[in-house]
Amino acid sequence: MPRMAAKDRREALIAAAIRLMARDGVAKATTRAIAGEAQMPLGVFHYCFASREELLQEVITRLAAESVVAARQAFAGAEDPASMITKSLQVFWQGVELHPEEQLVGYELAHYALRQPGMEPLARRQYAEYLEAIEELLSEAAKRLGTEWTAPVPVLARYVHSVLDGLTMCWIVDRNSEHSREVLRLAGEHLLSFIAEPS
Amino acid sequence: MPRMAAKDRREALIAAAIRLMARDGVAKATTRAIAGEAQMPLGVFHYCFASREELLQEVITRLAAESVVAARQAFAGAEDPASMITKSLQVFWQGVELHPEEQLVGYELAHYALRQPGMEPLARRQYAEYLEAIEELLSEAAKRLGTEWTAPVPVLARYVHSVLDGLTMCWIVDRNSEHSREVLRLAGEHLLSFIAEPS
DNA sequence: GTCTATAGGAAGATAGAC
DNA sequence: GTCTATCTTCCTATAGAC
Repeated sequence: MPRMAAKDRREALIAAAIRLMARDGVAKATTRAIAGEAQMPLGVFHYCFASREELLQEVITRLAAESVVAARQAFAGAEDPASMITKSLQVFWQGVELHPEEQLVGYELAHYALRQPGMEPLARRQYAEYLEAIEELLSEAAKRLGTEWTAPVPVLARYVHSVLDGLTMCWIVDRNSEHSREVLRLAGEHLLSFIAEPS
Repeated sequence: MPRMAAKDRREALIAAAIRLMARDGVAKATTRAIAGEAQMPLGVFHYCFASREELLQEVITRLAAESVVAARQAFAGAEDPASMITKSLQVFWQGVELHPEEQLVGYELAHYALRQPGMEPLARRQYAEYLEAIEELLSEAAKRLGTEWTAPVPVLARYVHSVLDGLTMCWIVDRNSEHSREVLRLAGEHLLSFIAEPS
């Protein structure tokens, strides 16, 4: 008599893995540790997942999707179209300062995927999704403002993503919120300067 | 009769470790693999280093120092003070596209240090050195131009560092050189806009 | 499906002959 | 100092009883 359906076990293991990786890092998330975190016997792991790598792939996909959803929500929440950009950046940054471990896990998983033969496509997709989400948000913003961007949207999206990604990592290391927020403000204003006057 | 002084062994092992990590990643750089790469018996490792961690600490310090030196050289090489910034960014980027593995190792080591209890200070120092180097370069640039920055130098340095760091990681994943160079150009121009008119 | 027990290997580090 | 052989621990994955 199963206490839990196999499908639910999978979910529980994924959740446990994410929790564990956020706390101790991807390297420490062994099959044993994950099963332990989910309070299941080790043997369970391998009839829910074919291998540790399969679980990690699932985690990468989940986390990337979550991040994209969070970004869209932050964006949709803004009323005043003029401050849409600024507000989204602030909401994103609040998330970073509140849950830096999750961001760190994202980096670790990307590197893991890049180093694992055959898993590079997953890392590529992870980044492609982020970039695409930002592109959509930028296009949406221009549309709502009834204007256009004066630089190619894919380039602007890459710019935004790079600043946020680099700034996040920098803050995770030195926790300098004051300077980080200044950079965020500065980059936000720069981005706004690429909005053409409404025709 | 030693074929090599212990001090030289240390250097050889460090070099082998860096080579190996660039090729296969930090996780694959086990004591066995490093000794093998240096064509030494495993036993050698532990009378050159007290532990694997001690070697990694040494590697982190070396790589950070190298990066800073490279940045200064790129900067010093420019003649025309007006294009100093732009040129430095380009030189940096050439390095990234030529040796992306080294950059990736830098990220991996930073994350390793952050996750290893007691090693966070090393990661902090690594980032602090980068930031400080950029601050010095910015100050030097303003001095040569006979002008000032219209924003705090530490903030500008963090901005530059973040863009470069984030953009590098993004390029390592998707190898989109065209868009990356556009972002670099765009960020460079933005940076130049913070130069006050010479008094 | 479920869990215990274990296979089989690789990791960091050390003991001890030379 | 030098190197071989080995200790101990921890890993992923599986075999096999229930």
